[in-house]
Amino acid sequence: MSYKIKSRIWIESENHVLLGEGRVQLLKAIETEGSLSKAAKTLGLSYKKAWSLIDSVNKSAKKPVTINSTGGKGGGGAELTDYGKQLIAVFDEINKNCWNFLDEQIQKLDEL
Amino acid sequence: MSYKIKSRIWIESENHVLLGEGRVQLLKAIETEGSLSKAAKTLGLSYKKAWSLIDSVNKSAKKPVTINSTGGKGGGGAELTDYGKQLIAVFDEINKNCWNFLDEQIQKLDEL
DNA sequence: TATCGTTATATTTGCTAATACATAACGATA
DNA sequence: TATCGTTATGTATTAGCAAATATAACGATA
Repeated sequence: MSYKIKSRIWIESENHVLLGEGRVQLLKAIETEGSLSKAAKTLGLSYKKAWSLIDSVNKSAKKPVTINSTGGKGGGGAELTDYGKQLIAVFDEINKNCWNFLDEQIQKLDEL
Repeated sequence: MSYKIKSRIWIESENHVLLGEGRVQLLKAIETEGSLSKAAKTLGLSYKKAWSLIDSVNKSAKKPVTINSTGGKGGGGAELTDYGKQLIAVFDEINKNCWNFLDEQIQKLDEL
């Protein structure tokens, strides 16, 4: 029975959220599913919610994070750009480092 | 025009939030104001909201964080325990360290 | 040109959380 | 025992967000 330290990090651009845990999760699902609607379904969130998140990401980022195509065979789909994949990788790395850092700090709480 | 990394940390006890930024702010206001109602007023939040936050803190913590007294001269009031003050100090220190840590990580974003 | 599953978007509905409001209890002091 | 400003608690209202629903546009393919 001891205290735990939790944390959340996110990336902002122009005072708007660019990437957080939820958006990263959604982007990863797009990468594996190949479409926004399927990604939304696997994560259990509405298509509209998923779309607005991705729209926000692409509008905030310096370069496009996904390429969304409409029509054509299969009806269209969505895929990550190389830039998007790099962003996710950096986010994951920083997040992991942050957790490790906080794990080292927790002893200060146990001493109380 | 560059990305920024933001973070939030909080302390949990038994899977419930014990301390976060908002609660720390409220506790600090209680320390300076001497009462929960005045603290709520200065922070612009309803008394009920403030009360439920403090109630939650005291129920989650290993030891009492505030002493609330009712009646008497002045009608009563609230003050921090020594334990509460220590808790706040540790939270602030860890939070500051976390920010410094993330500042060092941000270069990874600038390289994209 | 008809079909298909997708992206894109507007509108409405419903639910949860925050707020506002009201009131009781408290106890030192005069 | 009347007063006061506080803590403590319940109830009702409001508001903001999430979900559901509906529909248009798209373009390769058959």
